[in-house]
Amino acid sequence: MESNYVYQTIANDLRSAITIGKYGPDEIIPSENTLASRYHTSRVTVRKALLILENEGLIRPQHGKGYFVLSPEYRSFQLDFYDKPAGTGTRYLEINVLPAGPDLSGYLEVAEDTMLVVIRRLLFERDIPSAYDEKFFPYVKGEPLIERELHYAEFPDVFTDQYVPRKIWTNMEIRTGEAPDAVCTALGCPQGETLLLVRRTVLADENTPIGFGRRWYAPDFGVLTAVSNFRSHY
Amino acid sequence: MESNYVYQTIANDLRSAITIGKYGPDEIIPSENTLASRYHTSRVTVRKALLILENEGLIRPQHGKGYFVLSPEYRSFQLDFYDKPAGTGTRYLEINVLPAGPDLSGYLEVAEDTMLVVIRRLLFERDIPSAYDEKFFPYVKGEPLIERELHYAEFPDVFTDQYVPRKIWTNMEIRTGEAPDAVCTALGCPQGETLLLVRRTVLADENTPIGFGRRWYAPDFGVLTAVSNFRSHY
DNA sequence: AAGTGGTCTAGACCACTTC
DNA sequence: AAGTGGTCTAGACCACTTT
Repeated sequence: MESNYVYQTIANDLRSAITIGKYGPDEIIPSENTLASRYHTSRVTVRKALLILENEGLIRPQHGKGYFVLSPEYRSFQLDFYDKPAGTGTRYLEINVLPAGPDLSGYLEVAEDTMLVVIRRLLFERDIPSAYDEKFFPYVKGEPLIERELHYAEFPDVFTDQYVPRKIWTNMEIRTGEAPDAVCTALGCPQGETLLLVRRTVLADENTPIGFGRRWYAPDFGVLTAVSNFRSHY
Repeated sequence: MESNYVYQTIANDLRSAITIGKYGPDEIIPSENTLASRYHTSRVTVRKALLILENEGLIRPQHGKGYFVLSPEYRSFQLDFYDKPAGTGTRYLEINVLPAGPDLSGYLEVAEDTMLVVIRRLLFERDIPSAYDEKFFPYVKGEPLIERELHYAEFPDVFTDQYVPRKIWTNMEIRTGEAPDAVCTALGCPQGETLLLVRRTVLADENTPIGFGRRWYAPDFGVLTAVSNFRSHY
């Protein structure tokens, strides 16, 4: 917690000054040279400290002018979504290969007769059904299917040996939805109930959808939490 | 898009190598000295490139060992939440000062008879009610109330002149909820309808709640979207 | 002992902005 | 012209890890 190093001392001092408002938004903090002589150190060390604050989204340098204090960004939130949350049990309802059909062909941008791997699971919390989870992705011929999918039926891990892991990302949509009868039955809630619905589209390379997932949460379990995070806005 | 500078060239080269899997997770990339001689440059320049990749969550240095490639983090999502989304109209339903009562006193950690400012608004998209928004925060005596709140009834901007902006953050909870009658009436949906509900608690300093907000989305408008982001995990 | 990353120096030159 | 940030050098010494 101590600032044993010069660059940490500078970063901490400036961070405090900005936090308490000594330097407000759009104001300029002392220049690199000023700080270097004030702390009896080199410009390189000062720049190291300033880069840290820049990466924290507190300041932004402008060539020829100086370092400006940024306004905090309140609109950006971080949301952690675990495919299989800690303390959650799972039961497989179905593992199959079926034609896509009208709605799934849209999400995955494939023909309606494309064969899809379908994985349906039920999630449990303390032995009570908490969510109904479905996953769909194109069936690759000759793949040793069932065993592999059973082993890790998690998004997007299922794809990491088919696609370049660093080029996979996920789009998430959170909304309410009228649950199909099968879902209501499995979750033990009245037919036609409106539930929290999370849709995930896994994309690779040039925004190509390679997987689609849907999850319905039982009425008392569907809570997602997010926390605001201040990041730099360029 | 070009890499005019040495440090950019190094960073781009390494980033590509990691992305295509030339260096996989938990593997070590070439050392600082190796890279310095390979690119005929100084260690300082190499370190600058490596710091960029570290901040991108691709690698992590280990003292005495080397730089290790990290696994991508798929569980973290970024969600942007705008109090007043672009293209949205608002109508004020109520601005008032009322005692907290049983449930709000819990969220704001105040006594039940604490006087709260209450702001209720209706959001519109293309002249159709899209969400019902409520905000609550303790009433500070002697504050020129109405005019100020009307001016910016946005979270957490309402608090930035009372609290240190950099010490304010927001906790968000996304779930379904049975909408109260007043909400259903305002949104034009059947009584007792289950809607998407977003709760926000604004906190300051030592996790002290200073504001609480609730928003119900009309059935066809309640969609939140999030995108996965790879960040370093320490 | 040799290799690794971590901190730091005292310069240099360039590009941009302001006066 | 003077001040600002942006890039880069060629060293130095320290701390940690492996052999």
